Amino acid sequence: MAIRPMARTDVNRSAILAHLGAHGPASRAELARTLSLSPALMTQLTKDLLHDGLLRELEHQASQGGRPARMLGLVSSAGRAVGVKVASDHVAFVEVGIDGTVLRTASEPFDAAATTMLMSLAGLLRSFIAGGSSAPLLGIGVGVPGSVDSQAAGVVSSTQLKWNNVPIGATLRRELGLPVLVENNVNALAMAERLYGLGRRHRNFLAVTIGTGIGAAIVIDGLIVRGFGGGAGEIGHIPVREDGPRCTCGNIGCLETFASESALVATARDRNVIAPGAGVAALRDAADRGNPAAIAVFGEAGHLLGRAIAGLVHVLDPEVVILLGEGTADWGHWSYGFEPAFRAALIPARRGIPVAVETWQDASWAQGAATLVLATPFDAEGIAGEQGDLVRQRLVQQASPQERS
Amino acid sequence: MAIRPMARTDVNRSAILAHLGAHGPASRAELARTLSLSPALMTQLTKDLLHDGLLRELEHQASQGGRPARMLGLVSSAGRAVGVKVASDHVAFVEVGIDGTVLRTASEPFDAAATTMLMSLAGLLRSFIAGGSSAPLLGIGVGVPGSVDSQAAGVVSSTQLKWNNVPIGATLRRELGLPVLVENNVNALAMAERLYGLGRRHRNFLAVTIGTGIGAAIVIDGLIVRGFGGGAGEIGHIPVREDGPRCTCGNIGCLETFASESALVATARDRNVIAPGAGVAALRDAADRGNPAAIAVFGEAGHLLGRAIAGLVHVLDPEVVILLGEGTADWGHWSYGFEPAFRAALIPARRGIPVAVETWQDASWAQGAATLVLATPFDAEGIAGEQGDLVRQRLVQQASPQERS
DNA sequence: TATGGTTTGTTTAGTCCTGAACTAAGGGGA
DNA sequence: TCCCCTTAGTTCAGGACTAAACAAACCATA
Repeated sequence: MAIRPMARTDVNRSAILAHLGAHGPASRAELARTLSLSPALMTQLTKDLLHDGLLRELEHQASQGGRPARMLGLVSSAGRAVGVKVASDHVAFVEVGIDGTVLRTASEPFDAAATTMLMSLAGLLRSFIAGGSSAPLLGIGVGVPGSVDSQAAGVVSSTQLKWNNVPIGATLRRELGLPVLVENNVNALAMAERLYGLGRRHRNFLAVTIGTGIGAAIVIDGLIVRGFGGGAGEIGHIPVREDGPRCTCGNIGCLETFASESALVATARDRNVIAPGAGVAALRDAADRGNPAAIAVFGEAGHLLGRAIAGLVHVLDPEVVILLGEGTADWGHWSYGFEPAFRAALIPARRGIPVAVETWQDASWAQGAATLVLATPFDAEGIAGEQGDLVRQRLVQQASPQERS
Repeated sequence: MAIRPMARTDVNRSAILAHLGAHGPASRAELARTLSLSPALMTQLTKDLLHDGLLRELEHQASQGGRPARMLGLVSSAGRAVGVKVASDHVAFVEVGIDGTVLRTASEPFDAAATTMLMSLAGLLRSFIAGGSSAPLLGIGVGVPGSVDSQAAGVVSSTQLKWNNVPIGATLRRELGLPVLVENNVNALAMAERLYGLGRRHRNFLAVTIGTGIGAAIVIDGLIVRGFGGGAGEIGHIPVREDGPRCTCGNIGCLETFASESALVATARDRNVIAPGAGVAALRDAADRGNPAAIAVFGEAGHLLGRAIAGLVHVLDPEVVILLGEGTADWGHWSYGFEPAFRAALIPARRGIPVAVETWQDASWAQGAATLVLATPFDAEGIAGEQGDLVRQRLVQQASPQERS
């Protein structure tokens, strides 16, 4: 095992860009502190980046008691990235600037089960890219519900999409001629959360998504845990009861069969709380109106979710639990069952752990995928591999065809 | 966050020592490969270590098709380490050589609740150390059942020992004048397992200990997960049932109240399977004789343990699950309930994950603690902090008071 | 208005490490 | 026997990074 992982050479240069993108302008001294680098090196690196045209010096900042800081900002025309969320019946696209801001979104119908689906995805991507800004495109991030062997290779297996070892990474790369990074969608979201969201101030957190299914991403020491086979975070299949409906995985008693939007809808239909064809919106409306049966459906799911997550808090000892996903819109109803079960199941020392609910937007999944590209700088361990190098190259090359001093 | 963790300066020198200690003699080329360092650097480092007298060149190895390798071996008189296991009613000591072999063991009664316990522990340690070999003592490793703020600081909180923020690290350091590394006992054991045991070939595994209580250590990418507060791995308090006896943590339904040796004994007594004063040995004997009630006690515990660990496998996606602790002696009886519950609760893709039972010896806990000292080299992230530096200094200084070329 | 303290940023000398080119030492086949 | 192949190990030039010393720019206070 490597004692000194020996990051790729210009990781730090890109880390500066990513930090400025995520947090806005900063001084050299501040960058050196937050990135744990020496001021000396920061001088060197920023000199290069300024020369390359990726950074520019902004105005001075008011003195903090000493010499005033010269702020550095990104040259926003330096690049853009595209993120894709793949679902079984549609794909969502988003284009983001180098600073992480969403520039453009789109959504298209898509049949993940079709034999030609890889080609049609490539086609949809091509036309989305063509409509974008003129800034150089650094790469494509793809978020999928399932396990991915590695971001760089991008071979996907997913029960939800009914995919088995689909080489989506290699195919898109060949078709589009761009760096392509593939990741589990929850992990991608967690990465976005770490760079731009509540996770920004935490190096250890647990991100839980509530949607059609239920998932989690584990961030330890600032890095996402992928597990041996890239399948870490599958909390949907934690066994929580001895009985219950059969899960898509074939087992009985999985958390996902009790605590997910699909599970809520199924239960509510069984109990005639909502009409046979109604969805989660109807259930929410019923609960909003104070329907006790609807409230109970949320409460029971929240109870099981709370106990399961309490177990994870014991195992992982995170600093905070962050809730994400479409389902957070109904969190008010969930929390009714969640909070008491969660707190009661925790050992006293952890009972005060914060549970934060992140504001959710439709574009968030795809934005998370785009973050894969922008987060490449943080990839000190080489998770993104060769594709990460390509992203870095594109970032630097586009700005300065001339050689560096 | 640090993009490039920038390991302490002579980490690699010590990594070489640790590798040779754990795996026996190796050639420069082999060391360079396994430690992911360049052959060039290996030449430099081994030159220093040979000069310092910590390494010696052994005979040539038969050619592998090219130039035959010159093997390098440890000079075994170069150092020793002492490990301590602290329990509520006793402490166990072990002295190990630099290559990890156990040289000497001892066990003493100890009252963890006494007000003078820190001083008496220091005294017991002093006398144990005095009886040891003449090789220089590199440091003391202490394993405790509870959470530790950091190995270097060594402030311990433990419900089992009824300790709250006890500064055992600082106290022993002051009293003994030696580097002291403190760690949760299960984490210490996992570290030993990674260096010398089944974990040697795996960078991602889950180690589960069955004893008086139940615990776990999580190893991801070769590093132990400590969590935000140093309390990761507390699987004993995962909620597994809505009912059950009250746990020492104050809650109801904790795994530990069903699946631990104490829980087994309590259940067996309740059901009159064993006499009121009898212990786990009696229960084992009964199960060995084929007593169905005794077998059922094991089976039920195994069932709950299997489901809980299946949940962890989903969340963490380890390569292998390793079982450790006194309780593994009865694993034959546990597995009767464990295996079906475990396999049935796993998603198909993970159903084949191996579960390995490590052979267990009385000295293992203390040996794990001693490994903290010997494993300091692997501490690229600075987990052991200043204490790790001191260990490294002692290792190098003792061998060569003269300056290095 | 000097003086010292504080924060920012640069320069310099030196450490750690790598890649590339090299030497060393064996084996096997024409 | 000679030549080529393979693996082991060394040397050398150079890159990335840091610590330490220094310079720059501001503030507060006597």
